[in-house]
Amino acid sequence: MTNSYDINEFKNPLFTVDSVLFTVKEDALKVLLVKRANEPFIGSWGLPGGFVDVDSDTTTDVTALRKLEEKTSVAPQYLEQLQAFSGIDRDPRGFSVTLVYFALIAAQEVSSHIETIDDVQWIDIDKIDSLSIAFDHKVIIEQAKERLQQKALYSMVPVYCLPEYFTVGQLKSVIETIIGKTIQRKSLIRRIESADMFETIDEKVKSGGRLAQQYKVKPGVNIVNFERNLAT
Amino acid sequence: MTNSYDINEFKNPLFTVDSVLFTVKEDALKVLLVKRANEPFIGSWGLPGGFVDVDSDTTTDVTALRKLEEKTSVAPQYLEQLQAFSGIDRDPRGFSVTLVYFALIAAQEVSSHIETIDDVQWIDIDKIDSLSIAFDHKVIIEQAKERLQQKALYSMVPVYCLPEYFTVGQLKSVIETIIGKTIQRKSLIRRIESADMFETIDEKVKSGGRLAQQYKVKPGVNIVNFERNLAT
DNA sequence: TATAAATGTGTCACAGCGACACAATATTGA
DNA sequence: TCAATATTGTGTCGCTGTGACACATTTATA
Repeated sequence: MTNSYDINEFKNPLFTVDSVLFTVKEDALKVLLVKRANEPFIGSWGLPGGFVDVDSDTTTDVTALRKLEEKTSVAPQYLEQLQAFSGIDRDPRGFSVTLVYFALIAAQEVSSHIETIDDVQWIDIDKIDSLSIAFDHKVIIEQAKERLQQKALYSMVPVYCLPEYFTVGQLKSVIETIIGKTIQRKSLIRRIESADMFETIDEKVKSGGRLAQQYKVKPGVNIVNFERNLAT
Repeated sequence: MTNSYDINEFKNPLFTVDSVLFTVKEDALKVLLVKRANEPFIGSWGLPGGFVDVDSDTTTDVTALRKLEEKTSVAPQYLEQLQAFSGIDRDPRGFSVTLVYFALIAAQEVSSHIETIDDVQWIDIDKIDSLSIAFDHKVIIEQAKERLQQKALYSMVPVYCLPEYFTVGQLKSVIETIIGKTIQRKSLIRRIESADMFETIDEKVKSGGRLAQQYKVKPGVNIVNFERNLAT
C-alpha cells in the first residue's frame, strides 16, 4: 500500500530549513549569522539552519528551533514561517528549497553565550550589504526585515525583542529601531491598553526620570493585530 | 566541487507543491479539488499539486503553475505562497513537506474546461467539512481561506476572481462572498479611486438598473495594501 | 407612466492615530 | 535647598478613512 520506493525520490530537491533571528541591540536591528564550516560557501556568513532530521524532527518548526538552539543555546521568544525560497541556481548542488523562519529574541537572552564564540555573531542589518553572504541569504534577510517592519506597524510582535518585564519607553525604542521612524508614545500606550495582552507589574523601575511602569505579556495570549497601521 | 552524492539525501523529506485555487461562483467561495488517482488517499479529493520536476521547473512557483495548468488549462490570475506544511504523520510514506500556494482565478476562465471532466471540481468551501479530504488538506484549505479573508480586508486581491472588465457591484459582491459580511459600496468606491490601480472603461454595461461603470486593472501594476481594514 | 432595481453622490458621525502642550516624578548639580 | 533636566504619563485637538444612510440618477419593466 505505501510504496517505500518512489520514482521521484531520485530527483527530490535539496531541502533545508533556515532562520532569520532578529534582535534589537544598541539601538540597531541585528541578525544572527553563522560562519559556514562546510561547502558550499565555506567561510562566508550564512543563516543558521540545516537539514531536517526525519528521525527526530516532528515538523520543520522543530528543525528550525533545534538549529537555533544549537547556535544560541536558547529558544527564541517568537517564531513563524516566513517563506520558502527555491530555484535551480541558488545552490551549486542542484535544485534546492529553503524553508525560512523568522524569529525574535531579547538580546540579553543570548549575548553571554554568543560572546564566547566567534563563528556566531549578531550582524547589524545595515552592514549586511557590505558582507559576503552565502547563497541568496542576503535577499532572504531583506525580505524578513520587510516582514518584520510591516508587522511592527500593525501588531505587537516587537515585544519579543524585549525581556520579560519591559517599559513603554523600551518598547517604543525597539519599534522605532525596527521601522526606522519615530512613533508617538501616546499611540503606543493606547495600543498597549486596548490590546489586552499585557499585565502591569506593581514594581516600577528607574529610567533616568520618573519611575516607569513595567509590563509583561499575559501568559498564553495571542498576538493582537490592529486594524490600522502606524504612520508610514 | 559540487558533490553529486550527499549523505543527507537518503533521508530527504518528501517534498511536494500544492495549490489552493479559489474562485467565486454563484455567490459562493469555491476551491478547486482533484480526485486522487494514486495512493495514498486514492479516490479522495485533494489539492492540485505534485512533485517538482527538477529538470524543467526553475522554481517552485513554476511547479505550482504547471500543476494548476494541467488541471485547468489556464494560468491563475493571482498566485502567492501561502505556507509550508510538514510533519512526520501527514503522509504515510514518511516525513513530508508540502509547499502550498494560494491562487485566484475568474470562474469564467476555467468553467468550460472543468465541466467536461469529473475528477476536477469546484467545491463549495462550506461543503469541505462534510467531504473526505486527503492528507491534511482540510486544514490547509481552512488556513488559505483565512488568509484570503484577511487580504480582502486590506487589499484589492479579490479583483483577481473577476474577469478583465468588472463593475463596482461585481467586486462588492465578490468581496462580500469572501469575507461573509456586507460592505459599504461607498467605501469600496473610495478605495478604488484612491488605489490608483484601475482604469475606467468608456463603455458602460447593463446591470439590472442604471448602466454601470466598468474598470480594469492597470497593466503591470502592483496590488495596493491599505493602511486600514474594512469593518470586522 | 409609475415602479422597481441598481448605480452613483453627498454628508455626518465615529474611531484611532499624529501632534503637542502640560503635568508628574525621578535624578543631578550648584 | 532648589532649580534644571530628563523621562514618564495625561489631556485634547485635528485629520483621515470607514460606516451609515439619505437622496439623486439612470435603466428596465409592468
